[in-house]
Formats: sequence, C-alpha cells, structure tokens
Amino acid sequence: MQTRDMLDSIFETELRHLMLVSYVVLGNNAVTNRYIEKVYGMPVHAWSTLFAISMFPGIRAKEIKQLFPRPQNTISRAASLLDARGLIRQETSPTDAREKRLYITDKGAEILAEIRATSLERQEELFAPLDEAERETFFRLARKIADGPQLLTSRAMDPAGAETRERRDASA
Amino acid sequence: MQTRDMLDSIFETELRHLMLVSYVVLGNNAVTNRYIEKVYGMPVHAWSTLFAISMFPGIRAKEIKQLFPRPQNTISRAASLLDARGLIRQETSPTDAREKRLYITDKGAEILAEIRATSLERQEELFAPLDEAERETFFRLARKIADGPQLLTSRAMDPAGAETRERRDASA
DNA sequence: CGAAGATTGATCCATCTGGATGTATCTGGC
DNA sequence: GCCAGATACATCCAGATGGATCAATCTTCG
Repeated sequence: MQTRDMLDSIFETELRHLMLVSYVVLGNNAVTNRYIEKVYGMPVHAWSTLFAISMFPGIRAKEIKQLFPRPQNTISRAASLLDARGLIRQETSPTDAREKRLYITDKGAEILAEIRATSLERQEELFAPLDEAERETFFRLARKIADGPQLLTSRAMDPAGAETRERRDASA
Repeated sequence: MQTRDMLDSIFETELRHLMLVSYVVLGNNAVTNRYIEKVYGMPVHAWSTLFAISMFPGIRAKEIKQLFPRPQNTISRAASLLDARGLIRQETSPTDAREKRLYITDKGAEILAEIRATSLERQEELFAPLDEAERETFFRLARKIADGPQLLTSRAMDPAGAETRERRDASA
C-alpha cells in the first residue's frame, strides 16, 4: 500500500482534523527546528522568545509564556541563553524586584531580522499551495480556533479527572 | 498591555500565518501530551504508532515514519514500548528478515478505542468555534498544505545550504 | 509591623528527543 | 558465489523538555 493511500485513509477517519493538523505541524517543525538548531545553535523556542522581546520591549517572562504556550522554565532558559549571547539584556523591574524586564540588543535585533526573513521564506513555501484568498480564509478560521476557550484547557483531556482512571496499560 | 492585544499584534506581522498555526498547535499539544503521558504512561508518539498499526495491520516501521513525520528511532522506541506492554506484537517479515511486521493485540485495540474516543472529544472541543461548513473548508485547505511538495523539504530552511553560513550568534 | 500566602523566575531531575552509529540483512554488479 | 553498497531497525549519547521544587519578593490582613 502506498504512503499516499495510507494517508488518505487516515484523513478519512473520525479523527481526520486532528491527524491532518498534526501531520502538517510535525512535518514543518522537523524542518524548522533542525534549521534553527543547526544554524543558530539554539532551540527554536529561544527565537520565539527573542521575537516576543523585540515586539514588546520590557516584556516579562510570564507574559511571553502566554504568547507562546510553553512551560515557564522554557522561557527562563531561553532568556538566560539569549542573555549569555548578548542578544537581550535583563533589567530588574523598578516596581517589583521579582520581575525582570527584557530588552533586545542591537546584536539581537540583527540576528532576529535574519531569522524573520528566512521564516518568511519558509512561510511562503508552506502556504504555496494556497492562493491569496485561501490563505486569508485559512487564517481567519485558524484564528477562530485560537480564540476558542478550550484551546489551552480541556474537559475531555483533563488530567485531574483522569487520575481516578486506572493506568491499565502500565501493568506489564 | 493585555495578552489579547499582544497576540493581536503578533498576528498582524508578516509571519502571522506561521505564528498562528504554532500558537494553536503548541497549545493543543500541551493539553494532549500531558494527558496521554499522565493517563497512559506513554509518550504521545506511542499512541500515534498504535493508531497506525491498528489501521494497517502488518505495517512496517519505515511506513509509520512516513505517516507521522518523526525520526526513525522514535518509531523504534514506540514499537518496543507497545510490544513490552503487550499492545502490539512484532513478527519478522517472511520475505525480508530486516523488516518487522507490526500487529495490534486485543489489549492494544481496547486501549486504542478508549484513546480514540477521548481524542474525538478533544477534537470537538478544539474545533467547536467552527461550524460544519467552516470545518470542511479548514480541512480542505489544510489538506492542500499537507499535499504541498515543500512540507517536508525546504529550500528556505535547508540546513545543508546553511552550513556555509556563519554561526555568528554562537561567538559569546 | 509581622506572619501567611501568593507570585515571579531559577534550578533540579527524571524522562524524552533525535542525530549518529551499530548490527543484521538484502541487492546488484561482476 | 562474492563483495560493495544500500536498507531496516536498534542502540547510544549529548542535549532538550517539563513537572516539581526552591529562593526571593510582594501582598494581604490582623
């Protein structure tokens, strides 16, 4: 059986929407992560963090966490790596000594511009199969999904409710 | 500045398509991965692997790799974990002793049915903001992206071409 | 003011990840 | 049939990941 036919079958199951989105994103991430890692020697989350800091000078780690849904320690590490390389600087907030305000440096802005340009090329590749109207439609619908209240919290997959469930497969 | 306003700003940049898709998927993955990990004690790739084996009895690891774009060793590990738990069995192919044909067991089918049901609920949550027509449009457009020739290979982010580029940020 | 609790970000540690390598097997050219 | 190279899958290992914990600071309220 050909790969194409198997993919068609998967995209005909009841889980086709999840499967398709997974497929696209796994594929794209493999390309992107490898590239950022190899060329810039940093995890891909470090550059998202740099992007956020560039857009919102003085942003705090906890705010970045809400823009890119990642665990808190991921942001900590990314900030510390970017700081060590002189791409950002961290200033303790004058109003709250717990907070660190993050600012991009000139060197950081230079690197970021380069990555943004490459990412734009990548975006063009990825969305090449869609014409302009289709891209806008896709974007509009994806935006609706993103704005949905259950993207980040789930009733169906609530780990708290699941704790009562038996881990029946872990017996072997 | 509110989180919502910052997200709006990000989704107005030239990279809005990539950013939006990333946002949706990072958010959803966090929910899904945590749940599968916690309730079933296995990485989420293990259940994709189980799903593929269930759909295509006798499938080989290299074929699964094409259905779910992951490195080869990820599939190896998943298969070995599923085997250890008695959810699949592996048979050496009669025509090629290098290959292992993978088959789901009754126990595996039982667990899979449960996860599929939960995943379907999750899918409903995620796509709740779209009506039926919108979902079909979204699916159709995403399918076009998936079928594009540059999902898995990139010119813009080709690590080979990048090797010549200086890792200028790694100097610190 | 002082103590309890909340919040921010850093760090710890067990686990996961993926590129590289290893082992077994198969294929093609001679 | 034999050897070089290709292929399938397993394993290794350095580094990434994320839940849990920790230290520092702030807030609330008596």
